[in-house]
Amino acid sequence: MIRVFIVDDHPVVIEGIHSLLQNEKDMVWIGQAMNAQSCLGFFVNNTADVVLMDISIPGMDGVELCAVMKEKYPGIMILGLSTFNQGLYIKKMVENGASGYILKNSSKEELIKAIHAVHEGCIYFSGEVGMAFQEYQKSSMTELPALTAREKEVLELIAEGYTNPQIAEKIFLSPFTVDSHRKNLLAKLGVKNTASLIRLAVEKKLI
Amino acid sequence: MIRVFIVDDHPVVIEGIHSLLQNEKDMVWIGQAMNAQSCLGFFVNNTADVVLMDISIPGMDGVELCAVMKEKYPGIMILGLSTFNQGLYIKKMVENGASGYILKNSSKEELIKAIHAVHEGCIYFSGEVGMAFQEYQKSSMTELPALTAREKEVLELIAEGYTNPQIAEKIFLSPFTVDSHRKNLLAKLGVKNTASLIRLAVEKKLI
DNA sequence: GTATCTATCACCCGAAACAGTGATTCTGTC
DNA sequence: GACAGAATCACTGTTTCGGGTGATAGATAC
Repeated sequence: MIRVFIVDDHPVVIEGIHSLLQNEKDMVWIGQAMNAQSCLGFFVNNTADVVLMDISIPGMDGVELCAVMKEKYPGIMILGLSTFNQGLYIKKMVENGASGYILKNSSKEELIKAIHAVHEGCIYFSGEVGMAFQEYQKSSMTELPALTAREKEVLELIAEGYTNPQIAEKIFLSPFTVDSHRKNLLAKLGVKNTASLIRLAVEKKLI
Repeated sequence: MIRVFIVDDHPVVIEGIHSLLQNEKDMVWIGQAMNAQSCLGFFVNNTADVVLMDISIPGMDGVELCAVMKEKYPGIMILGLSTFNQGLYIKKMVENGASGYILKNSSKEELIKAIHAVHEGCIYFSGEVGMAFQEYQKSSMTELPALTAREKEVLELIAEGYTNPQIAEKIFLSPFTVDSHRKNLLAKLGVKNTASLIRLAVEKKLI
């Protein structure tokens, strides 16, 4: 029997899910909360198997609540629930411990399937959400100018915090040469200083 | 009817999955490949709904093949298949377009469930894999010294490539003050220059 | 065999970053 | 009301970065 708890500040949503769950034989509704505080309060003396959680609730960011819950009760599986279908939110929820994410307008079948999957320890994103998530991940992979081997080498060392003279010593080059590579990196990637260079490099996974 | 194709260089695995699928009424086995080239060759004149793909195949990295396939045939859903249960691989596969990931020692039920989920456009990770994935995401979130609001603000602007004078002008402060915040950032986070500061900030998702 | 690209080295100069030190004001806390 | 911390500002150096400019040598391509 899967014990389900819901955190959402919209009574309509709570009601809707509640009635959907009543027909399920292997699921039981054990409670609800309309804000972060009462959710945390409930779990002081109770527990659940799966928590359906809206990401926009009063009192605390849903993402944050998710992190706190997982920190305190790692065994409780969290299923994100939202009207938004945005890659960024989904990614953040997963990073903070959510095991899945579905939209509020999902079908009953999808909801049930998601609860089962999450309860089994799987990670589950419903169709539309999965696509948004992938789209989001992909968006950070736009094509970049090709860097030469030396440039990549220098880039790595810059990212590790070495200065031009230190890099020169490390790879047996003149500091002038290292500086040239560095300038080429800035020019090729179209950034104006080390800060934006490193940011770009990390985000595009060049290092 | 879900058309399934398999890419794996182990005949045993191919055979195993083949026989598992024969009992499924809504799935049909349409082909196999033991390396990247023959896989790409097959899809010149054929298509499939779901491709089960090993991540370690000869000729090309599975991750790379995944990216190429998704680039050419976005409609084909890819389900990663591996003996490894490592967060890094899983993350890479998803970043490159895979819709799910299961282990080769998964049960038949799990395999079938995953194929269905992926075919419907969902993202699906089996239990163990899901946990490894989350663990991996979390590992990059080690606790850091708390930054003040101003420090975060300055950090963001540094990461965007602004210099101290520019930041000072932007948030109506003295350049000296901005410089102070900057020094505090370096000290608090224990890094020695802008390059390592930004790298840390991006990797730990401070910005 | 010329053209292109990479890799190497060199110099000048102004701007920016980094180190060190210290000070004032305004919070919020106990 | 004392205290800690955040936020603010200030000055002085030294080092590093970044822009501009240019040169040479080797490899590849066409």
